[in-house]
Amino acid sequence: MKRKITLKQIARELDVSISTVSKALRNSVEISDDTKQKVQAFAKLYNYRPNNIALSLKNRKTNTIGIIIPEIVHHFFSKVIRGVELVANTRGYNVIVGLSNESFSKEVINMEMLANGSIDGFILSISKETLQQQDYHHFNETMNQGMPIVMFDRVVSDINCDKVIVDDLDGSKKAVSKLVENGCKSIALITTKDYVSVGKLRTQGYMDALNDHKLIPKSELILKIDDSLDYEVHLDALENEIEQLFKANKNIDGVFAVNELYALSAMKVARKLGLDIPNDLQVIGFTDGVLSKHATPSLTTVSQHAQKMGEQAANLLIDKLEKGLNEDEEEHFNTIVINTELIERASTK
Amino acid sequence: MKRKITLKQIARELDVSISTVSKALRNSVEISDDTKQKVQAFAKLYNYRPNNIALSLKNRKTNTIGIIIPEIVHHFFSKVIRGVELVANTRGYNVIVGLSNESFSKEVINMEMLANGSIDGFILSISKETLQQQDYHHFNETMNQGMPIVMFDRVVSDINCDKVIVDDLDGSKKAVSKLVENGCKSIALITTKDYVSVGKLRTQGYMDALNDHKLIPKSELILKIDDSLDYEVHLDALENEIEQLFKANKNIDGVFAVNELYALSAMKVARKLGLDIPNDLQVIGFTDGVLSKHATPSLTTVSQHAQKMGEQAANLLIDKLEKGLNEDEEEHFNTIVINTELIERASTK
DNA sequence: TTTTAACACGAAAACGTTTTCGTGAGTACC
DNA sequence: GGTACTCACGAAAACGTTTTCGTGTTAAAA
Repeated sequence: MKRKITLKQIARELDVSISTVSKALRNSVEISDDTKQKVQAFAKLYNYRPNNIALSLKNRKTNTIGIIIPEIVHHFFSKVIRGVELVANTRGYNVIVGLSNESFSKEVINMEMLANGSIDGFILSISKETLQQQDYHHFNETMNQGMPIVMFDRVVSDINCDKVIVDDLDGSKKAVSKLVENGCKSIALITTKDYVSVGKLRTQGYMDALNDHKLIPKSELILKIDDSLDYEVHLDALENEIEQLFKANKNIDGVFAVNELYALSAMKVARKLGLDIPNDLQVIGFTDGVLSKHATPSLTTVSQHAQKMGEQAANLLIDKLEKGLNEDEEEHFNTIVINTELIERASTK
Repeated sequence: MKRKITLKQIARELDVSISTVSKALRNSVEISDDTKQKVQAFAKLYNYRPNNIALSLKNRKTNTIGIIIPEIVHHFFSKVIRGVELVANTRGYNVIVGLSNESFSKEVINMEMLANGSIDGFILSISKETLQQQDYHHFNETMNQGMPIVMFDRVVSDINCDKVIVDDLDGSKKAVSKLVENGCKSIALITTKDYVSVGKLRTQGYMDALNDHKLIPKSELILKIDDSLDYEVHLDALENEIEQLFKANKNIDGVFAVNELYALSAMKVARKLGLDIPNDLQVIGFTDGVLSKHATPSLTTVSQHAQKMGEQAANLLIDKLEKGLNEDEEEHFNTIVINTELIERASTK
């Protein structure tokens, strides 16, 4: 087991100075062809590679970006990571992953760990707890130290940074409009509590679509789920709430759900109540997930293009990192809006 | 926008030496209480944190582990990552993620990028292409340079390193036995080509279970899918193959599939052919995925405990990293076998 | 008063690079 | 033969730490 070889060892071995080795390997004109050949051959033989850590220290640049997400076992987020990784890799960066697990303190700790030199910038989506507490000091502190942040999906307007978001409002409008155009008269909305910004926007889109079609939104058709409890576990509770909704409003003929699980649960409950999808009830979800595609019937959804979001976020960040920091120049922040797409499957007519 | 503060700056500001600052912050007895207080107060005020990169260089230890997986948009792998992250974080490590995308060259490049000082050790699952080519030089080279590797799930016996695997054989045996005990007489197997080790083992488990129950395996009941093409895209092709299988063997009353998608496709085809699940046909899959739980009918599966695999792998790696390398002592490699668990749902009686 | 010991701190090396600057040897020119 | 270059290379600094080993000052002991 031989340790990795260093410039110093090569230098000693060939009886030249470290500087000479370094220059020879970088093909400097300062070095004679003879020496270059000798050094390069030796380096190749011993499979020399510069130590990244030393380079990072010297260059004050790690070529690594940190991504912090609330949860990794989730199609949306893992697709975003894939996008980030793809771009990062082709542009010569590595990706460090941190999970906040929807917790404020874990988010803070994770960011602090990485902000101390390990990475050049952040890509992140805010945890639910942070959104609830509205405590954003860690973001601002990080940015004040000159470390750029790109937020995606879950963002807040209070913070000035680059952002990549989905056009939640328009996506929801498209979905609900589709239901209306397909003949639905009484469309239910299954959404989350308002502190999750995307939930709020999607609710707004639902409202707007109804208004556009001269339909009057009825509060009894809107079900706001408290998703602070892990709904993967409390599936029963979720289905129960939905069942109440259906039973209290027998005329429901359309459902728009702000995520995949809510939509699937709605379909499950409907089936249980003897409703036929899509004839008695049409359902649309909002998601990029895999469940929709393989559900029975397969679920019409608003696609978020998660991977594209990741790619854009990575490009935004790396562009900023490499822009060369012309001092004093007023910093400018971008917000990229990713268009949604309605993917029609079997749960709508 | 102030840069992060360093020891040098604190030293200059307080008119002491760098060494004094460093020692004061680490509460050394060499430093007077007066000075300590002064330094610590100042450091706290300016929120000083040691630079990780400098520490890594000095200590020749990055406290970062690299994880290389074939694909991140996959429940199994993202659950493993979650397990790794969990353990890594509580033990003071960060996690860098690399995706091989099932490609040999990407696997090699990714490993080389990380092996040059960025991380202390690897956790990885081998890409399909690598398994096919059986070219493992990059693993051996990495280990020769003193960087430990822990492989999980997809492993090969040719390589000497720590491993965490699922008891594929036993899991399959349990599943197929269950089908037999539930009255199935003619059990089909939907598996992959043999070069994926887990596919091979699961096939073996199927055979063993049949033999145990004095049933004779029939080759026409075994469908080996070529999964080199992305089955998420070529869903039709997959379903077609399965349909042929069913049509050629009308007596099939049980299916064991080595992954979730195959199982779901089998159910879909069966439904199309008018078979009732579980009365006419019982199906069991092998997976940790989310599809099984929400499928209709929900799918009985062999659970792999992916997160636990990640945790064990991380512990194995960190243990090795921190064991202190008593020279000459013969290195010992562990293989941890994770037990599977049969989760019974609605696709079996 | 001299020796010794404790105390409080600083200088410097080390981790592995890259890069700037200096310098000795050789060559060409006048 | 003296001056001016070019050529080929080395020394040293810098990135930010930690740690070992001095060292000067003061107080206690002889």
